[in-house]
Amino acid sequence: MPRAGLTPDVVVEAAGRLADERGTGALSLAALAQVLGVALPSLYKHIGGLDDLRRRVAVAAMDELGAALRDAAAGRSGSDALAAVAAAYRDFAIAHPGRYAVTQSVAGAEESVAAAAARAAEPVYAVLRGFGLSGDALIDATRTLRAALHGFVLLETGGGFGMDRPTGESFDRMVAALSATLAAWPAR
Amino acid sequence: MPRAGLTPDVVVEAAGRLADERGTGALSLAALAQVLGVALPSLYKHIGGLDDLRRRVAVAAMDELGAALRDAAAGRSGSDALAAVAAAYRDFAIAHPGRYAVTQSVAGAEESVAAAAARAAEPVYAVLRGFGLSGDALIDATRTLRAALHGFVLLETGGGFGMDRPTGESFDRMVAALSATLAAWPAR
DNA sequence: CACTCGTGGCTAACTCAACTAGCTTTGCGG
DNA sequence: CCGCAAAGCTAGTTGAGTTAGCCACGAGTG
Repeated sequence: MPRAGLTPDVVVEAAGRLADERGTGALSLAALAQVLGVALPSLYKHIGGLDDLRRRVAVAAMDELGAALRDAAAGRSGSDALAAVAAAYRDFAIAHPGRYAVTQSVAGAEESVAAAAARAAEPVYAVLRGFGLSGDALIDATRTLRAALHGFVLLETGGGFGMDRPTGESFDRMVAALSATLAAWPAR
Repeated sequence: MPRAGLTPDVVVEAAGRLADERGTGALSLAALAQVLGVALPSLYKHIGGLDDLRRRVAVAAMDELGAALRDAAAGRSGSDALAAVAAAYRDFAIAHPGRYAVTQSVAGAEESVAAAAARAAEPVYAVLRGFGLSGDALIDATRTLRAALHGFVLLETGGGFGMDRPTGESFDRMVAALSATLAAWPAR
């Protein structure tokens, strides 16, 4: 039997792909083992179990998302940066719906997950600092922006929007509105 | 053996309570049967299985939420109505975190679920019509508002907000900002 | 070049949840 | 009082996750 050459990273990556392609409900150790061409118990040499796997997928996804947001913000500022970050956020969620959904379903109480969430939120913070916000106003504005982005992509990918208006246009309008709101946010 | 007097409604209600109290991950037929003092297979006389149960819980929760929103909006208009509806939305999600989470995890493709979602969104629509919006602007504004509310309560109940600022204050600020944004929404 | 030993794979076996089949009994309507 | 639909049950199957413990690959060393 030739070795399959698995590592935790390989397993987590495959799990992310599986979640994206077949939905987060289909992310099982059984399906994952089959995709990797390996017997199910072999996975335990690389991960601690299903819960551990989901946590790792969530952490990896948040780090990827954070990197995409950082890249989008690079070299921009103000409403320009905001629009780029928002678009990158939505693009990531649409390109990786399974990974994104896993981040939502994993409890935030875990140390590694909370840290990853904080890292992913950093670029958002940075953009809003660029709007001249600080202190409580910065926290409130960041929460508002994160809530709007998170809620929008969840509703969109979950089919929560009825109506037949293209969601992309609604998203652009929302981002424009947020941009105006943040520019006029009551500072301090 | 005396009959337990179950009906689909009783079962769904108990499932909702179970989800609220022990988390959506603990919503299993096994746990539900135990709570109801009945053997597991007996549940199949009232529901079609776990998926069906989750769908019913989601529909019931959306209807309760919709009723709460309608009540909150009654007799108010403009930003007053918006604030009341937003508060009612968040109160519901905090009081019934399990039920709320189930609505999120159930696929929106199902007929009954989509219809319930539309019913729950109606009061939000009504409030925004009161802001003088219509057509695409109304759709965009409703999506924005729903996204913000949905995202906020999910992040809040999921522990997604770090920082130690009270989330209620951030919520109030967000709603105030949304109110201003909607009043100035580019009509048509 | 042989040996060895850590590691990554395996099979076997267990638990527990969901579901199905089919039996029993309750208790309401005639 | 009786019959029968419905509501409960026990028993048994399937399939996922998990644990235990065995074995073979292959890298590093003498």
